Amino acid sequence: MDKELERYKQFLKEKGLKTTSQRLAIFKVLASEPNRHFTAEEIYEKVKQRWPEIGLATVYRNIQKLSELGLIDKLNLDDGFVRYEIGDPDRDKARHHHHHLICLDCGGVFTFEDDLLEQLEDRIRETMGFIVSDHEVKFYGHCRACAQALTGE
Amino acid sequence: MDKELERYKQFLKEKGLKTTSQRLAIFKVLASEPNRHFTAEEIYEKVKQRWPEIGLATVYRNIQKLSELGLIDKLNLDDGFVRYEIGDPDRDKARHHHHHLICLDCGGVFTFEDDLLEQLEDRIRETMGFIVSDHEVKFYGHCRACAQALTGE
DNA sequence: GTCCATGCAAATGATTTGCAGTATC
DNA sequence: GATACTGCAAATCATTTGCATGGAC
Repeated sequence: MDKELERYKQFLKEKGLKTTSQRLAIFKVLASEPNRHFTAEEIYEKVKQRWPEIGLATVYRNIQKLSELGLIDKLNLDDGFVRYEIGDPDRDKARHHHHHLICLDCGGVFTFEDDLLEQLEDRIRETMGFIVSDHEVKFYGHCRACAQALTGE
Repeated sequence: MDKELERYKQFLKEKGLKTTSQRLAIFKVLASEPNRHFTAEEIYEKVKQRWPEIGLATVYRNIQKLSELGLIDKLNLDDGFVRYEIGDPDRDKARHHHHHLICLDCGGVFTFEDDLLEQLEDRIRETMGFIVSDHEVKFYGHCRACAQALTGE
């Protein structure tokens, strides 16, 4: 995470942006739990523990910037909130292979790495002339724990 | 489309819902352009041409019902609007193989049929114990026309 | 006649924005 | 010291909801 923090500061400098403590705090929250998918409000609550005077608008503004810089990814579960997770340092390659599994029972979000879609993208280019540059894949279903709880009863 | 309309009326009857003219008009708009992805506002405008006194709230309420009945599919392009398209009559099988290609240049939405993901879902079940029941796949990139316009210049 | 559905207006709620003060470079 | 950033409050805007009236069965 220290490495990521340095990378973040580097990015900021390159873009002529300032390294404020709020900005760093927000980044740290995201980086501290790489597998969690935070809501803007959740980030706000988390940052407020250390930084009680921070405003929600600041969180939103920084999330947006982080997203523009490509350091965090958006995830929309269609429940009215946009969620954010820290991106993989080796991101261009990583994001493409990173899918989300969403449990319909407990609401948990899991990630799954795979590159099978590459073939599909080739096929799309061949048949449709559509050049894929990115994708978003969500699988809905039942996670191991919930599936077992169901069959176990 | 007449077949679909009958099917819709049938659904309504089974659920004890009433076949109002507004309800039918909304359904017809969706069914008249199966490949188009309508915004609630767009449906509203379209229906208003024939039914000037209809209210936006009625459109929203019926879209929601249609969606519950499984007759239309939601599509979220993360631009602040939820879009809707009529579902395939043979839907359970169809939806699963229906992906969206979104052009980053012209904003067009295309569909692509494929069943490659079945393998991926088996793999997910084997390695994660996660049982997939549905998925949503979006590909972002450049459609044929826009890609050609770009290289042509 | 009973309920469900409609239309309108008001409410909701996540996100954005304006502005005056504040901190970073 | 200039400029970007922050916090607050107010504004936005798609979608939802309350309520009285109207229509389907």
